[in-house]
Amino acid sequence: MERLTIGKLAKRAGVSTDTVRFYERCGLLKPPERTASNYRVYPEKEVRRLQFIVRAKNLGFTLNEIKDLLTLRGDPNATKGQVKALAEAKIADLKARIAEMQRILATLIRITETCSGEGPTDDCPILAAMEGNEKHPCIHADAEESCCGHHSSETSSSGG
Amino acid sequence: MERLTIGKLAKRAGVSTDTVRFYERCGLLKPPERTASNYRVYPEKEVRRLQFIVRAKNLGFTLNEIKDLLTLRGDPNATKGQVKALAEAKIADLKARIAEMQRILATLIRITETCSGEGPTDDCPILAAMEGNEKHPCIHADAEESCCGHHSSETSSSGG
DNA sequence: ATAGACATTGGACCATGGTCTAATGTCAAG
DNA sequence: CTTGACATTAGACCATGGTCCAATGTCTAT
Repeated sequence: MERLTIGKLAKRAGVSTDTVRFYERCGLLKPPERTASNYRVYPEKEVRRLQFIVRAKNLGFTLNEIKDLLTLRGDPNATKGQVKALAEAKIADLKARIAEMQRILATLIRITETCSGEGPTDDCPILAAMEGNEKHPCIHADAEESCCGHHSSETSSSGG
Repeated sequence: MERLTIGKLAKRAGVSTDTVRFYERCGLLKPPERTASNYRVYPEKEVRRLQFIVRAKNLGFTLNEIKDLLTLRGDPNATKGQVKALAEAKIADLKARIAEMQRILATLIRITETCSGEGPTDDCPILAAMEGNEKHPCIHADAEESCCGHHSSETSSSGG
């Protein structure tokens, strides 16, 4: 089995050596064997593990969540149901965050559209909206609770 | 003109006194006058400024962006065009982030749907996708550049 | 042997937006 | 005068995901 230095491993997965060491500190990569001169040596298969981490990250998982995925990945008693549950939780999380951002975006667009963009700021409707002179309360802090009713209802998980 | 202690000011805007001091350190709130005993005293109008900050934050602006907004708000020579430009930049920012999250969500849903959720993880398609055994390359790092072509490239829907 | 590329460590630092603590001082009520 | 609620400060700490640095050691090629 071919063995890799940290630099080779990092390059294969498209990350920096600092990141590899960081992932090791975080417990995402197990401390590898060392040469007599204390260099880390990785088996070829660690490339796949590191790629797994990179791709899970690209799918929106946090490093902590990836740690859980890696556990399931390495556990022969783990079930697809457990993996799917994590994926579905992340899907719900993404949906909720998208919905929230869409709500914010819609409010901001609505406010911005009312601004002519010409003249001094003393009667700027955008600034006025932020100061609380606005008709629609979506801008206020409690908007997450109940406001205008135009954010999709079913996504209620406030994951994190 | 009524004058407020930091506690009263904070309460009016629904933030903590720590947050008020933090905003002062960040330059969002100007250092206020002090009493003989070194207590901060705020004029009533600072409530509006603090509310402005809170509401701009609720609209997705960062503290640095809010600093710019506050500058325009206080500058008699500033124009609505400048304010609108900041708002439109934030709108573009939100749209881009939403589109990116939607792309990730779509990929994750597609992958997750292929998983039966039953049995051991050794042939789990979700894990396989993260390890790179996937047909669709959207999961990979360079997916932002060009991939599959199934994310609405520039006109990201803001309706949900 | 020596240069240059690679490796090691611990720790500082970046941005974001705060939160919390400790030690101390002040103010109003009883 | 004491108690309790409020205020002050500097600085540590939280989570997230790294990045950079210095001082030092090792490996490889010439």
